[in-house]
Amino acid sequence: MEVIKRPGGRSARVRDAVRRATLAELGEHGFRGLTVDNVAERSGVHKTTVYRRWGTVEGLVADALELAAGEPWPIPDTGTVQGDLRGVVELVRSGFEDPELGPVSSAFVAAAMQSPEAARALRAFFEARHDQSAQVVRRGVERGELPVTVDAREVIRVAVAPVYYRLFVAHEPVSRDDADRAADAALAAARAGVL
Amino acid sequence: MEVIKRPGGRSARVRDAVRRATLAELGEHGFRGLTVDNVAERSGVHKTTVYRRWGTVEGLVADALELAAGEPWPIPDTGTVQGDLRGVVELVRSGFEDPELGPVSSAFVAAAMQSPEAARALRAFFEARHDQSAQVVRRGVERGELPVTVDAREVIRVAVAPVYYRLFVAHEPVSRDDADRAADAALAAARAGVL
DNA sequence: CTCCAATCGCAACTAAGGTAGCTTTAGTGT
DNA sequence: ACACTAAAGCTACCTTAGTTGCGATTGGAG
Repeated sequence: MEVIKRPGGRSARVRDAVRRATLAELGEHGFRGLTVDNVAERSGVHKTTVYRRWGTVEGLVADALELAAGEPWPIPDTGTVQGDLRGVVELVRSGFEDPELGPVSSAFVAAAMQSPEAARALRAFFEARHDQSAQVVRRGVERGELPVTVDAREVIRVAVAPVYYRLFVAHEPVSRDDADRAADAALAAARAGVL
Repeated sequence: MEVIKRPGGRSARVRDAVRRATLAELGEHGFRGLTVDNVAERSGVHKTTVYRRWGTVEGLVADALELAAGEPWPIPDTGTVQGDLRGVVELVRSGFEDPELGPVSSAFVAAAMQSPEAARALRAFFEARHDQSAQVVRRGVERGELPVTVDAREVIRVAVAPVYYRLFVAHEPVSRDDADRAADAALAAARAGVL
């Protein structure tokens, strides 16, 4: 997405420093407390440079998001679709609850709501994640637990949606039970042939 | 939420003017383009006054949200739970697609992500709306279409969650079919006794 | 009707966000 | 090694967000 004509040296170092600084700042102060100045100072990169390459705080978050998208993601394997699906949803839920990861992940969602650039990055991120997670559904189909007609990615989406809805839209607390229920609901729908 | 010691007269007029101006600005420029200065100028109220009483743009949105929460909300009545539930979800979806209502509603969600005050207001808003919408589920139970054990509000939440997820988290387009599928999925889960 | 406190308007100010023009540094190709 | 140039650094500046202190209005109680 970003065109770098000199990938070799300083530019790459600067980018790396800024990305790290962005993630660190997000972890400490959240998206609300993220400023270009702070990132510039923390990274040791001049603020004009940050403005030139990233433009806004949303740009910083969008770039950091690409970095985060590369991280590996564990896929549960409990032997049953229900167990796996619950695992996937619980992984999402607990991720946002984590004192270190939570603020960063929340920042991604918040930034995407204000900047089309961040929105694109986040969409790509979820597409990749859900493609991976859909594996648990496909395994369920192979085991004969689900009809072959199911849309695996749609099952994942419907399973995690209530968690995101509660966290970022309705701003209700999300318990582990809530997560399990959401997973079970998606599963029931899939079994019924709706998804 | 706001304590007004002089409810009659100027204070009330000022508040009303500011609320209207906020909604109008949101409709035209969205949440990103909302500034205290613009609202002040549009409403004819001095910017100092706006800062004193509302503090931030998020405060403005939170207050406008309380106004919007009073608006009546149609509840579908098609004769079947499926039809009603689909109607409820479609109402949500089309509301955000509406060129006039959409930006305002989206602004509420965006503001709530940045300000605890707006988050509280939005939460209360959804609680009220979903309480009303849950009526379609309760009717379904009375007709014997659903087990008596269902949590009516939870069915609504699970039904609408995918729409919100797509719109505000994954930033995917949401078709009418998507809305119907979400409603059907929640229904299947409810029938299976999961919700 | 009169007084008092709440609230608003006003102007001047501070701080922060963001930009512009120029200089300097350091990858990269010859 | 050398020259070329993309990209970073730096200073100075501009604009916008938000604050402060004070005087002017205005509801509302007696």
